This record gives sequence, C-alpha cells and structure tokens, in this order.
Amino acid sequence: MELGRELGELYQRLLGSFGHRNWWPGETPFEIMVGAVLTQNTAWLNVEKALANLKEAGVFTPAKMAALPREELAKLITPAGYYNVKAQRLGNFLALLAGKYRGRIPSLAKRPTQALREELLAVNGIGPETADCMLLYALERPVFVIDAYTFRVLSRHGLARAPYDYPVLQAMFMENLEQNVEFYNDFHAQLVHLGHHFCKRGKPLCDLCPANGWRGRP
DNA sequence: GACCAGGCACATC
DNA sequence: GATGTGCATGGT
Repeated sequence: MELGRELGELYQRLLGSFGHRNWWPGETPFEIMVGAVLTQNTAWLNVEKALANLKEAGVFTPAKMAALPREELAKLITPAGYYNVKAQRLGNFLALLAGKYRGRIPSLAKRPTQALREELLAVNGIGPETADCMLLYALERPVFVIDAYTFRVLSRHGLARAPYDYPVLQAMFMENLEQNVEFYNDFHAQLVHLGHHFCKRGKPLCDLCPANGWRGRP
C-alpha cells in the first residue's frame, strides 16, 4: 500500500467534505509571519484580537513594531497569551528582518528556501512549525507544515505512531506527495480543520476516520 | 472550574 | 538524548 496514494486520498476526502479552506487568514506576508509567532500553542481567535490591537495602535509595520518598547508590544499582544515570551520572540524576528533585510519582506523573500529556513530556525523563538508556516503561507514555498493536529489526525487514521517527530512526519508528506504550494497549503489547513472540529480526544471517530467506515478511498 | 489551544526554549537528570 | 516545566489568555 502506497503512502502517497493514501495521503492523497485522505486529502481528496477532506476537500470533498470541507471544500477549500482558503488559508492563511491574513492580508500580507508580514501579517502572516507575525500571526505564525502569535499562534504558538494558542487559539486563533486570541491571535486575531492581538493582531487587531497592533493595527488599531497604528504600529503594524516591521519598523514601528521593532521600535516599540518590549513592554508596550507585550501589552498590545496580551490577548494571544504568553505575551512576554512572544514579545521577545517577535522582537528577535524583527531584528533579523531589520538587520539583514532592512525591514523589507520582499528582500527576505528573495532568499532560497533552505537558506531562509535555516535563518528563521536560528531565531530564538522560531521553531520548525513557525518557520514552515512562514515559508509556506507567507512566502509560498513548497514546505509541508506539521503541527499537533497533523499528528493527532494521522495517528487516529493509523498513518503515524508516537512519538511526535516533526522531521519524520514532514518527510512522510514531502517524500510521498507532489511538492506543490497550493496543495500543501490546503492539505495542512484541512488537517487543522478536521483536528479542530472532529478528530478530538473524547469525541467519537468522525466518518473520515478508518475505524468508522473510511477505507482509504474518497 | 477544569481543560484546551495552529510551540518553543531551557533545566535537569 | 529523553523527559519535565514555564509561559498566559480566553473560549467551551
């Protein structure tokens, strides 16, 4: 049984059930990158409040955010939780952006994917998921994003086993599927949607789960 | 009032 | 190298 085919069929079934998810919510690459940090272990609804605060305060540009005292930045992003940690992490990212790219996302976007990924991972506070969200959703690079939902859904569908291992799971997707930005974008979004609404602990298996009727065909 | 949410870094063994 | 812990708000 071929993994790529199985994953592809899972995607088709998700697409058929939910339609295109149209991710990532956010109007600019910068907004998506900031959102990627703010959403770390945090419900998106709270991230939206923090983003709205930044916009209302008129500081939602790389230069203005970088110039903001750390406590003021923390105050604005309070609704997103872990606000002290995240203010520091955003500061670290903004420092990379300002220091190496003159605060310009288009300059940063000229870097090749792997080099950029390593630069992002070198920022304290940007781990693999945050970096890959930035690469896929803000910069449109064909990088598959793994997260807690991905692992949960795959486990429940018998396609992955503990322990949670980011590189292993990522390779599962990228070595068995076509490396395509639109596809990766929507597939990950579908997995989050499924995990969020149906594939939860304490919930019965949804009709997309193998144990509840799904046998690998859409 | 518990439990969870689109992680990550760091301490400790 | 594996395991545990701090960070924090807001919705269900």
